[in-house]
Amino acid sequence: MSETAIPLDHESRLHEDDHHSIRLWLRLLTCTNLIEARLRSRLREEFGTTLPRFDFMAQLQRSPEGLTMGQLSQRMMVSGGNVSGIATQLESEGLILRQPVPGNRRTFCVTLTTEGQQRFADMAARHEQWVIELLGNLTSREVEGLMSSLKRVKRGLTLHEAS
Amino acid sequence: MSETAIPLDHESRLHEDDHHSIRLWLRLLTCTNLIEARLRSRLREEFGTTLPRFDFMAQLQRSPEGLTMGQLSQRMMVSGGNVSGIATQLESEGLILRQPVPGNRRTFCVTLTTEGQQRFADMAARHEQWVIELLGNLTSREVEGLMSSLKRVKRGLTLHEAS
DNA sequence: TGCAGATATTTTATATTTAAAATATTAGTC
DNA sequence: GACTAATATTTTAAATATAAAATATCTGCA
Repeated sequence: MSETAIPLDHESRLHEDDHHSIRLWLRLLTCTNLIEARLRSRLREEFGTTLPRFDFMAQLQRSPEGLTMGQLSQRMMVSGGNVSGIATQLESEGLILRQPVPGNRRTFCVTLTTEGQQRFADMAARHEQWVIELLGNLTSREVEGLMSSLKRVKRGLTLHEAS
Repeated sequence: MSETAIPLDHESRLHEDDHHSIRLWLRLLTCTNLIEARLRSRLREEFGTTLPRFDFMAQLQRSPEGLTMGQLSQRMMVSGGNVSGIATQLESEGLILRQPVPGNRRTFCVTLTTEGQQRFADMAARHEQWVIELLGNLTSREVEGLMSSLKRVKRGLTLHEAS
């Protein structure tokens, strides 16, 4: 157990012969986890909120016409039960509305309240700064390269869907 | 609420003027989440286990000499308490050992049992297949590009550490 | 030695997350 | 219209996650 104090992570110390795809996946995971951890702690420190709550509000802000619970679940890529819980919280804090939809009594139309919009705008501005900071050492060439490669990753994944 | 049924996600429907860094971050997050979800459900279906448990065992397999709880926590990028809980489970199932270290009574040396090694080997083989499948539509040029750009992302993040 | 602070781990309390069951509503079909 | 299946959401139970407190041990230094 006489280890160095160098910070390690998912992809460190892989055996030589591990496959390229695995290494890419682990690096992707490491980067995402590191960024997520930073954003999470800053949201908590500065705004006393969490990443899922921020994400929930972000989705609504992008769809001023409102979203159903199912759409929110799909876009946030989390379970329906999860979205239900967050919605209950945000509603009780007056940040969102869950309104019945005329033609369909199963669904709700969820929107930001005026207060929710204001609150989100404050957070979003800081959030964008943080992200720019965290990814700031990339050249715009690199950003473009990453965007296009990741687009292909994403397309491959969504085509894969049925499996 | 008259929406199409096209699957959407974090980065879809962004306003035109959203910043490049934000878009890159959201795409990164989307890809990672999609892959994670696939791996999680397959691990559950085929092996009745979870991603954190798999990850825990993977770290041990890469360090046959054993790891301390702290090292595991650091490498898995989760809290110490979390690692404790998972270790208790895996130990009770006979997949890992928590052995005292001669010179230091605070730490434990955690290793895979023979059964744990076997169990992990089975899972790891399938896991690698899945990852190769999920990332398979990338050319090796693209994989290399992604690896090097993500390395720079990662380096930027770890330098950032102190903030 | 003795003690202050650092380190390693576990425990506790709370929050989040998922999968699955439960509930309610709608749509389609005969 | 009645029945079946599909859809939308919420609830429930179990697992997972964090932060903070508690416990135990070690290190360095006066």
